[in-house]
Amino acid sequence: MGNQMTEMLKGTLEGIVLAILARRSAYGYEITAWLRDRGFSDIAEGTIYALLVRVEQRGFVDVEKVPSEKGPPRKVYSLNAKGRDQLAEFWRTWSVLVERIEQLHHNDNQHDEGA
Amino acid sequence: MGNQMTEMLKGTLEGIVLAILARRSAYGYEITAWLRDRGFSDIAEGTIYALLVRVEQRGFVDVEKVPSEKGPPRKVYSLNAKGRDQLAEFWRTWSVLVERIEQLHHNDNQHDEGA
DNA sequence: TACCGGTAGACGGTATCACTAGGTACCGGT
DNA sequence: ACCGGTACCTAGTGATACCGTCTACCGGTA
Repeated sequence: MGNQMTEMLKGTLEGIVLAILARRSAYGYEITAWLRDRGFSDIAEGTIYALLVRVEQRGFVDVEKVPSEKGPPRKVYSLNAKGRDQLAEFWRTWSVLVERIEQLHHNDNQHDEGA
Repeated sequence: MGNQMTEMLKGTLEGIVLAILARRSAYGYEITAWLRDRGFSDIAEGTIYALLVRVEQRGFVDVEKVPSEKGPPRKVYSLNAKGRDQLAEFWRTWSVLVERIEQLHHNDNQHDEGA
């Protein structure tokens, strides 16, 4: 699979995960499964854990340890106020970027074959 | 200023520049000016030169040195066949990402965020 | 003359981020 | 006793954009 997608995920993956946590609290393994399910099949498991550590250290999420019937206890992450702020900021930046790039796309394929 | 945008540009800036070169050949300084004009004011000048070196080494562009009345000679970049291929690939990856993220956004919008 | 600002390109070092490739630990079924 | 699924964690790597700075040329101004 393209490392093109890999590079594009930089800066957006964090927002994606925050958006997931905005819907409901979740733990790492659950998030990776959810992403795989939703078509983000190329995202490595370790990446999510590293990302969760980052967002925790930045104070965007609250953490609760919940015992699991299978395996080690789950670390359940919940988006807090600061995280919701960050998510809003993410959507704002994302919108700006999409708008600008779509404009480029329109100007571009006026005389081009759309693959 | 958002380093959020900075991180998001990773992986997309190359496509943006290729899209610009798809419209017409250009040199580095011209591209930075064009970007500033189009709202990408947060992109550092040096970044574009480094990016142009990369895409040249990957064979996506052809280069021609053209003397300038002011300052050193311009390096005029033109998108070639391989570059057009890469650009098409970029648009494909971009579309997939936008689709997936927009879906997330729709599922997410419990709290309204005016654009 | 001497200096400044605009044009044009280049470089070195830094930070962030996602990936690879493992490892630890717990549990139930064969 | 072993294997596979669940669940988490880490170290090292590569790509990318950033910052500050430098070279070089030109015309206008003090």
